[in-house]
Amino acid sequence: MRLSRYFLPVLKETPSDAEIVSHQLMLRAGMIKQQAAGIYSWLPLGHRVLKKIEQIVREEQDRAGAIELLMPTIQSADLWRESGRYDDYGDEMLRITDRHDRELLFGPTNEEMITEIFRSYCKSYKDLPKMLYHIQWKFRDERRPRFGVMRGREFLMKDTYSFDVDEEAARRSYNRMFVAYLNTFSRLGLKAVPMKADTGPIGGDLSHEFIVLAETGESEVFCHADLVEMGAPGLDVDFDGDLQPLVDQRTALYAATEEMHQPDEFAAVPKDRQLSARGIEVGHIFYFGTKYSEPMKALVQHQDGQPRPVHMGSYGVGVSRLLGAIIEAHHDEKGCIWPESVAPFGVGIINMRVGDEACDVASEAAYAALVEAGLDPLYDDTDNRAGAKFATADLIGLPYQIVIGPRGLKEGKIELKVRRTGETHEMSPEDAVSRLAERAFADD
RNA sequence: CGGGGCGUGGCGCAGUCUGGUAGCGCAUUCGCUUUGGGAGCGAAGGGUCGCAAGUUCGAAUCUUGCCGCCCCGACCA
Repeated sequence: MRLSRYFLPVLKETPSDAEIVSHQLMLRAGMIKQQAAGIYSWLPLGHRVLKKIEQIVREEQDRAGAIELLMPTIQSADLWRESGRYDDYGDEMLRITDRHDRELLFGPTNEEMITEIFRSYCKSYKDLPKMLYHIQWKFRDERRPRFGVMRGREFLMKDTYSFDVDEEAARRSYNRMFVAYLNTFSRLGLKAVPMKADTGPIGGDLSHEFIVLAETGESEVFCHADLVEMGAPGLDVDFDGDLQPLVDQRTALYAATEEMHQPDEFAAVPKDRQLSARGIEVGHIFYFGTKYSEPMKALVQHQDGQPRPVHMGSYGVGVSRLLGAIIEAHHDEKGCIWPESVAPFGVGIINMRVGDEACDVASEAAYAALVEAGLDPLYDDTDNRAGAKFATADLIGLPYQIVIGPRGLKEGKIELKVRRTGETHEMSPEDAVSRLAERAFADD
């Protein structure tokens, strides 16, 4: 992409209504534009990152055996009356009537609808297990939206629903998502810690929140420090095998959010391993048994011929919130520092002197070569001054920058700058392209 | 939902207390000079001062009502 043809409205000054760094940087880097409280347009740069995150989430769901579908944003009130939640949900649910005065709502979540879909087609235990998911916009009319996309009213969520014959089988589905989430967040460059969460009226130990540690997190969390450094299981996990040991390894160590915190248990963690911090909830998984299948009559016939309600779980990832979380985890005073897996462009090319023939020729050649190599470059071919170009490149946080100027070109050299460390390496344009190409392919 | 704050060119702000022809910086457009970390000089364009009613000879400024947005707390992907 050529910057001169792109749509990248960067701001030099920080808008006054943004409090936390991720919100400030998203506005400054021209990623989002607020349209109302908690409602945002996704400008081209932000949209690119959002789609990359969405794709990684999708790939890991698929790998874990979940099946993608797509349900509508608008739902019928009648469906929610079946589960009893139409009245329970309260003011957070945006209620709408159509021209025929039919009662509709903008979906805050999809348990009812997926249960309705399941029961329409699945009648036998032989249809189980099943895991279905979609990635769709949700609306929750929050009392107080804040922090940009971290707590928007409209947000993009990946929600998976599992259907199993009994609790034991449901636990296996739960474990699949548990492991899939660890891998997902790891690919996104995040250290997410699973923490015991409130299971509500169902009880048991089958609910976890996945928390990214960050200063600006909304919740107070307590955990064993080893959990933060514990790597993800890895993409070669056999999801059909026994995942329980992987889960146990992580749930054995203390980790809890404020509402589940047990100070006496936490005290048993070695002093130098006790970590209390703030965190951002990026995922939440739970098993809820027959809470919806029973009232909504999602029954399957067992081997003995008796119909029984299926055991369900649901598993959510806040896709749009993840953008904020990633920036909170990866930034410096100059701007964003994207992990390569989600960077809006793979590399930036900075032509220091547009109009200078040597610079133009070298920049065009590098651009063509990087496009050819599949590195998705953003070529700054504008006639801005060097300082402004550097500032923009650092702000939008591409992992690499290739700097092409008259000074270096005299010796046939360009600079390859690594955004994360700030270090620069002089080399020939050809070397820069091949080095970048190797890195990119290694990453995939 | 309780408490606090803010709405003035695209962005950041001053002016409001004490009513009298709407200003600054950045950005934008044009010209010249510049050109390796957000350039300099000169010129130009752009604002129903959130909306409505009221007080007044006169309202960004005072009064009332409404709307919007932000922050702090209780709840949530």
